[in-house]
Amino acid sequence: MSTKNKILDAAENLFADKGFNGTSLREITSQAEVNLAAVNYHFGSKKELIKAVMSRYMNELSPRLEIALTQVCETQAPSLIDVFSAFIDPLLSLNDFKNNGTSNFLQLLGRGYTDSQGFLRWFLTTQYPGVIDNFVLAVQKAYPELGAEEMFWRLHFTMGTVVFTMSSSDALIDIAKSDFERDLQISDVIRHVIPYVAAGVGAPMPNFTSNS
Amino acid sequence: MSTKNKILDAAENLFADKGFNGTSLREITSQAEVNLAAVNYHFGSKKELIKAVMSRYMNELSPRLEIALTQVCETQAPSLIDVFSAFIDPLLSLNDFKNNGTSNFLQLLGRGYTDSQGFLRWFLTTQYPGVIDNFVLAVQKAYPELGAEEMFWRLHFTMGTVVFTMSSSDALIDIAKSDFERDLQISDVIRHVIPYVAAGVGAPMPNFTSNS
DNA sequence: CGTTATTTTAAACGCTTGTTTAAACTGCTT
DNA sequence: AAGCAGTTTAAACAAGCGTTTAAAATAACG
Repeated sequence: MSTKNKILDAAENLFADKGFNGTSLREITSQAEVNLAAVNYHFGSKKELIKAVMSRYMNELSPRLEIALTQVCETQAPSLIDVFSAFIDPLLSLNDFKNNGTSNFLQLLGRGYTDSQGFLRWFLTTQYPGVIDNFVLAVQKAYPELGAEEMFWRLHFTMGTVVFTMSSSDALIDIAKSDFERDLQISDVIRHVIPYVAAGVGAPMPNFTSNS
Repeated sequence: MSTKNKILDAAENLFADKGFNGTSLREITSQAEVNLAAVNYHFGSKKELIKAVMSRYMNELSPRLEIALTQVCETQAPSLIDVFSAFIDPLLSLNDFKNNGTSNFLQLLGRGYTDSQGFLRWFLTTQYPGVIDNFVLAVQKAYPELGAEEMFWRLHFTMGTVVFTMSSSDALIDIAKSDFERDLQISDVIRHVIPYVAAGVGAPMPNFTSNS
């Protein structure tokens, strides 16, 4: 295994666990059993390392996601459950790509939205706009009555639900085990959240009389 | 204005903006125009300062919230919309208590769940269990068919939606302004999110055949 | 006024952070 | 075998962190 990959693997696990700000380069390099300076030699800076960790997953995920969402758009009358279910297989395929890949990626996504002043949000939305575009198209096909503005809000709410749930999924799985004696995986959490977000996005349009 | 309150006010704004880990005591004391050592003199440590900032709001909010939720429970057949709408007035009352109070508090809540290894989550759930208990009771009254386990998941999803939305509410309001020429307040965001979470919690029970 | 008690202050402490340096080592080609 | 690009290494750097100290300033009270 190359030094570069040893760093990426260690960084990924630690970032997912303790956040980007909460993980030092010394923790990463000692877990990866490489020299401290190796990070700056191979990646340039910590910020670039974060990008590299995320890119490794996004490059794997985004084409699969775009295909799955396009397929949903091509079906006759897709439901919102169909739209969100399109995420399941692409996300779970990250487990073949790497151990705990699905869980790690979703937790990293959650971290990226709250840690580090949102620079990762900018990075993802500008580097991988295709996923978002296809997703919006699929939702529009499933729920044409939803206006652009309401769509904007509900997609952000959905992002929040998923991202927050996943960034604390380890804790949730632990609680589910102790409170309900259930042995759950990340795939179970994904399947649980789908009816919730589908119902949220599909909520009837409220009528706001004014805006104050 | 006392030194203690100057510190609390400055800390609150900075914490809401940049997170707990992302804000240094030196930033706080220089914005509050007090000496660096004053934080440790008056609060003991940074961790205790974080607790003090949160307690100031929770002590204001939690009794109002418990009353509002109890009232919902006493009505004939409350809907989930009724349950979640019970949060509106108590939350908006924080604006009287302090400028940007509602927004700041909700953002702090969001930070608390992702920053600092979740110690704030522990602090809130152990110090203010009454709010959670009353909330669960109200949801049970509005949706009795929801089992305890499904309730557990959906309340966490809801927490995620709210907490994430609010921790990035400034960004969302900015986008809404530039994309839709809307001048929104935090109260508008709250009113927007209620139909979403109500529909999510009220989603029909899915039938999971197995757990893998 | 004089004497406590409380608060504020500047300075330093020890530690961790990301990054850089220059020397040592590696494997490959000529 | 010599030279060279690529890589690894130990050491140090400057900067920032939360916290502590002891002296100075202020307030409170008999």
